[in-house]
Amino acid sequence: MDGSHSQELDSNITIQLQPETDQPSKRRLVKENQKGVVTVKIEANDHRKQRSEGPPSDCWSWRKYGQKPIKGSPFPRSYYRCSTSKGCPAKKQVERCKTEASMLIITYTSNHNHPGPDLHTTTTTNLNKQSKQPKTQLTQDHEAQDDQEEQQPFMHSDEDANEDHFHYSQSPVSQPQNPFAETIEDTNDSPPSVLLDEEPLSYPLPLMTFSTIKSEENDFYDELEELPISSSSSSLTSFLRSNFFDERILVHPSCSN
DNA sequence: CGTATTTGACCTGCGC
DNA sequence: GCGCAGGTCAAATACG
Repeated sequence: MDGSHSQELDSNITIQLQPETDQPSKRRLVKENQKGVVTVKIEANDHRKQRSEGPPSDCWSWRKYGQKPIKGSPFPRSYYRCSTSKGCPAKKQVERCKTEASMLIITYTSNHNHPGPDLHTTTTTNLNKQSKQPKTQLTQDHEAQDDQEEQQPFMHSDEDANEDHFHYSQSPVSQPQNPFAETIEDTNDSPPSVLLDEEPLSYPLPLMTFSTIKSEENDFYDELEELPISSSSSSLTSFLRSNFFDERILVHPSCSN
């Protein structure tokens, strides 16, 4: 890892944070300074890969409000809005890497203007359970981040890790605000106090060990073909909660298309 | 009945 | 100024 922070969680999911500086000039994206790009590689054990890209949701609830085919990519991009709070400006775009079909690129925009759902509880609980996870593994090569700015905040996954088996280390995303945004904005080495303030574990994200690997059938990945987000979000959510991170999450240095 | 998802249309911004 | 692409909103449909 050099350049970035790649983290391997369990098996096949790679999460990569990107500062998004790469974006040439994407129309509106540019207007939003607060943007965090996370690349999630889902290499499921089998072909079932991700059926839905929405998997890695953070602890927030997202409502899909649009989907559009992207010019250079065979896969459409889905647009999600935070449904946890009505006025929450937080948004997220999920798309598949055109070069790596198994890679999901999640772009977070804006921060949440409300506290997380039950992350604390969940996280805490989970952490306690698996306290063994040194979430600290964040140890990646931070040098790179210096360059890029951020690396830490990542998605943690899951909106509800509280489920029975979701044990993973929390991630910055859980913060009340957009992890990415914070990072990107602050940039740097200094961990946003906010994060720590709210979730001391936010840092460990790299280690999101979803030990709960329980399932083998991630249906959710079944449909990844061209339609990333599949249809059933409700069901999806459930899946996410329980199996999404069954695989391994690694942070890749780059894959942004 | 309520909520979420899906799909199409419209608007905005950028590039040429 | 025109065209293209991306992003958002709104209406309809499906599911819980």
